Amino acid sequence: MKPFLAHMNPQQQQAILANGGPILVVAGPGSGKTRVLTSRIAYLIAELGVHPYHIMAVTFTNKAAREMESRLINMLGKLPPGLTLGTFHATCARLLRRESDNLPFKSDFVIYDQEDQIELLKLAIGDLNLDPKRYKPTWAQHAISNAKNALILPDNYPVETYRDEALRRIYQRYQELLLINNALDFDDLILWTVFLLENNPEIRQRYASRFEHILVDEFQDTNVAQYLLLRYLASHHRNLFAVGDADQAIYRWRGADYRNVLRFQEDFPDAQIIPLEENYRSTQAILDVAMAVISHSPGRIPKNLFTQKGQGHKVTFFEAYNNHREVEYIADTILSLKRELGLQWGDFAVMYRTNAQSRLLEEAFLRAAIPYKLVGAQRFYGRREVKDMIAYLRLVRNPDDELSLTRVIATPPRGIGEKTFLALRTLALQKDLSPGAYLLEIGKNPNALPAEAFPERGRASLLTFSAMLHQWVSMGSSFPPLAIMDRILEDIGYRSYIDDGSEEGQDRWENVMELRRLAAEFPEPGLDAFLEQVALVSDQDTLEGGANAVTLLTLHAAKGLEFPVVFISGLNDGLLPHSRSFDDPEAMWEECRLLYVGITRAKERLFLTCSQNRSAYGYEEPIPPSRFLDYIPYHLLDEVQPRRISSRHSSKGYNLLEEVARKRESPNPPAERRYQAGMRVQHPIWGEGMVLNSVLQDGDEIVDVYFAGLGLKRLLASMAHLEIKV
DNA sequence: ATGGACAATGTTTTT
DNA sequence: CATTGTCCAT
Repeated sequence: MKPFLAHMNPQQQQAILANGGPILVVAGPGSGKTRVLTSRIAYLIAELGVHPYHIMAVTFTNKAAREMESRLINMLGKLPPGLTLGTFHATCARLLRRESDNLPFKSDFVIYDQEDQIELLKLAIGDLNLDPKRYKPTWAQHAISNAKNALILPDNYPVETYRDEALRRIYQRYQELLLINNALDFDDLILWTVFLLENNPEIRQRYASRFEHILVDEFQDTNVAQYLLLRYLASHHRNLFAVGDADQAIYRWRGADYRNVLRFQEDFPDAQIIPLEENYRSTQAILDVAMAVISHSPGRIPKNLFTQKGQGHKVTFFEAYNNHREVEYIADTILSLKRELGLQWGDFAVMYRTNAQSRLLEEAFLRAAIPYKLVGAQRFYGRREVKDMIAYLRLVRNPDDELSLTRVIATPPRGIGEKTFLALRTLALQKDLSPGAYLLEIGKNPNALPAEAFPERGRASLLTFSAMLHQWVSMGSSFPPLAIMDRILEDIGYRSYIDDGSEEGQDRWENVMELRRLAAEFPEPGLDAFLEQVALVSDQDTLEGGANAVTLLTLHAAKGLEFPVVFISGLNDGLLPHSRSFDDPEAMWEECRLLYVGITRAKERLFLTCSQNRSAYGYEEPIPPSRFLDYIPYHLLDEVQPRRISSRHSSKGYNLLEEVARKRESPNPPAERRYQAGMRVQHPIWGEGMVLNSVLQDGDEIVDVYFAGLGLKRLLASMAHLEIKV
């Protein structure tokens, strides 16, 4: 047997060996999709003799890309030279730099992250004399990002209200500012690539014929722009191999559109669909709970997940009096499980909906002396001191970057305030220069600064700064990033600026040193590679496994990971589902999928916890249990403390516990159908529908209901809270 | 130009 | 409650 087929089940083999053409691999959680993806690449290269140059594999995270890299090295002995393997954004950035002759920006553009975007938007809003309180930069950022993900430019931004028009102008001005700064934001990387391919048939043809095989990971997370990008790239050979799972689509709010899975099937009617249904991760008990939760999600393709790991331990449910008791329970349980089962700290993970929930857990863990690591809460690259240093390096690389310039000038304060800077800016614009370019000019030749234009103090500050800037820039292309960084650190006395002796100050300096270590990994002269890396790498990628500590992380951050023991905390209405999604059914189902993702991270043991009261913002308030708990049949759970009957359910005249109690008394309730074809029924979420069919099974009734606009749903009568309409 | 006092606000965040 | 941003006085 070929090495890349060893230990593969028939479905996996089918996917790996599939002939060309469009292929959609529907990969359930824990079904070995990364193995399939990498094995297929190995197969294409080693068996079919496809040159790696003709293969492109795209992922969403650097971590996923690196994971594939190392597996390929394992299988093939080395990374195939010429292979295109990377994130959407990194791949597009590379392509855009190569093709910048056909684009309105220079090949050495900088990449703005979300924080930079907000800063730039503040400028744009200011330029238009709009009230930043009415037009919040964060709002605008969201709207513009959505527009870009849907390939909408300012010119065709839909305007229905005055507000839309204002937003459209902000968007327009924002794009202008980006070009002036020779910068692209994250969304631009995809957007411009799509436009490049769309508008230049000959470039499109070049890439489309180059990439004989295109493989995509986490296909359900693609947005419209990314989907079109793939379609263009695959337009010649049509060998698009997409792996995804709509049940794990949790990034809708970021523009991801799992309906791309449907579009794919429309655009490629001959697409082969290969399901991967064997789960290698979780016990049956965990899988049962996962299936119970996700089966309520409307419009999904039913999957038949199974595992050979055996039944395993029942999923534990604990309802605490309040969230303090809840975290104590989690800490206590971790301690006793570790002792009883001989587990490592690293075997445990605690998940929650919002980062704010981690604080109480941290406190409880500190008290219990449990070592923990927090994923992603305060981003390394988002740290002020790190962003400061990156601004310096970016400025050296691209002096036109005014955003970085203003940041650099203000940190540390060097006597150049708003007034002085504005005067400088005006002078620069008169000379048709960016302020940064003008400062460089002055650095070379101090006489370029008109003596009469500034008061003595401001003038002196400007001269000092421009001289430093000039020095740094002249180092730019001939020294490695580390040398430039050290020089800057020394010139500006950065350590004494941020390290005030406090613990926080020391932390900050530590972070600067960490960045310095990263810079040291780029020994070549030129900042380009380092800055690109820094711009397109996130902290999720820096999450090192192995560290012997309990992992605390949001449900979002948990995707793609697995742990022997998982706690999902805060299963309360308002947290999960989050209150912000109450009025939007789509968002609501995304919350449900989020829970599903969390559940399916667990290998051996799963604990679901909630609390009856929650203190937040200073006050303790009652908080209802998550409505998703109703989706889990009682017999699948092991309750540590009997759950109190919540008024929410009984008020509806229907109660899960009563139902369960009734079932317990008579394991086989009267075999009688309540629903019949033709009946109209009311569902709490989907509204009114018509019963098409109903059958009895295991003492429960399985009802097929057609809902207008949603289609046919298969429901469990005991779970669905259906009301018969007369 | 800079720091201190007050008000506003409160999801998730692959790149 | 705790963090973040804005305004104002020095």
